[in-house]
Amino acid sequence: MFEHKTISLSDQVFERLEDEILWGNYQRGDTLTEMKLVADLGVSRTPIRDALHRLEQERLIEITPRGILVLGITKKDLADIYAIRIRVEGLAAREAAKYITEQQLNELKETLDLQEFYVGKQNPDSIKGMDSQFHRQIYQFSGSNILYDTLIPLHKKIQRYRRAAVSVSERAKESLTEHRAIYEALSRHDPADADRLMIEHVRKARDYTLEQEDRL
Amino acid sequence: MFEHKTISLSDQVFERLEDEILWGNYQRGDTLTEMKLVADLGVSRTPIRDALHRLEQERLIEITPRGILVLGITKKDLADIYAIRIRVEGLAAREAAKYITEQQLNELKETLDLQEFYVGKQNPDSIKGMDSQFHRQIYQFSGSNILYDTLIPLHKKIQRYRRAAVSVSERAKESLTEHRAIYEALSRHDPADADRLMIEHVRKARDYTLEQEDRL
DNA sequence: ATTTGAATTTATGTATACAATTATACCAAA
DNA sequence: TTTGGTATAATTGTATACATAAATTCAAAT
Repeated sequence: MFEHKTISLSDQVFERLEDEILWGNYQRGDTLTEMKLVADLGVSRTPIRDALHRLEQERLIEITPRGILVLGITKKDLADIYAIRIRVEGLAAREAAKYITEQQLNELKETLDLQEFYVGKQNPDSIKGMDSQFHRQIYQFSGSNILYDTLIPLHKKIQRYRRAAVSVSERAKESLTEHRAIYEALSRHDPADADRLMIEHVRKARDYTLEQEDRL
Repeated sequence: MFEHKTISLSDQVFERLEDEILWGNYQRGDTLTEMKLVADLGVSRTPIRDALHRLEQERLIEITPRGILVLGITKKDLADIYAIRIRVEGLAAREAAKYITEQQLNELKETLDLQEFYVGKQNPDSIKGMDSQFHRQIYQFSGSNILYDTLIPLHKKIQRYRRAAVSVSERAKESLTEHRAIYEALSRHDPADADRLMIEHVRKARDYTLEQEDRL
């Protein structure tokens, strides 16, 4: 019973619009209408409305009786997200260190090797992709849906700024080194170290990101 | 432009179903269908579907091609939520201590006085209401939408257990005392103290809640 | 008796028609 | 020229009809 689900148009529209907003293709203050989106995306209002209501729940837009207002991510949001990640992301690493399996460690290792490869290639998009994947895997391996659901939205919202950070070669290398240290703590099943190293890592990422944030 | 919004049927259905799930009227493993909800709630499928998709985003249900599965909150979720609140809620108090205004302090005071009144009356529902309001006000006075949006869902999800905790007179009194201490730190604009006291408060709440959790 | 396959039922996904509200534009009157 | 009111248009909210897919049922064949 209860077959698994297909990717609906609602989901596709949601991800597409979320991306457009988070990457700045729709900017804070822009206005949309459902009919404009119907014309642009070629689907009916129903899946579009579904997606919009979910975006509103994430406070990326505001739906009013006269249209849709894009909110997006402010600089204060960016700082606030890092402040929360500094406090929470260590917890995810700590939990992961307790329960991580050999296979999960191998998956993480694979991610790190790919990250190293792309750092060598100086390919920011791919570096960012692997960087994201590393963190997502740790959320997942923490074994806590709550941690996952709390951190994923925060992480998604700053992907644009994280891409900018790893575009700078030195930071990309540092980040990789820090990831490897976290990986080592996880493979040692050392929760305290994993926690500490992850906090340090996020703190450094924040310092770097907020410092060069103006260049965006 | 952009008048403010009315409370739609979608919103009403969302809140109602969220409540039913969080209070255990629908339990983990229960199955629903849209048509059953249409019959029960007397509105059409459209607002119901809207609400269901938002509930799915909060991982309270799972929508499949053959029906709706209620997930609700597990005991692990409860522990995980407290672990996160212990790390984050102090941050909200810290930020609030920096920026809180006289009027906001008065609103908090009013909440505390009501809480005291209901503690005297031994009215668990009202105590829980004021307890929730105190925390919500601090999220709000932190001035961070991100903190607010992060903490509110977590807070809502454990309201049932928090009500159980304040049903015990001693814990209700302790909680009030701790709230007053936090209030004092806020009125002194002492971020470090507000942070520390809030962490202690949430930690005690967790210890008490997890300890007596089995009696539910 | 078992297995296979087609028809039926039941569920959500999608499109569209209709309702209600409100900003805007327009026109007339002072 | 200004003001006020009314009609219009544009928007989201809601209801419903249709599409699609999968589980179930039941009959027929082996």
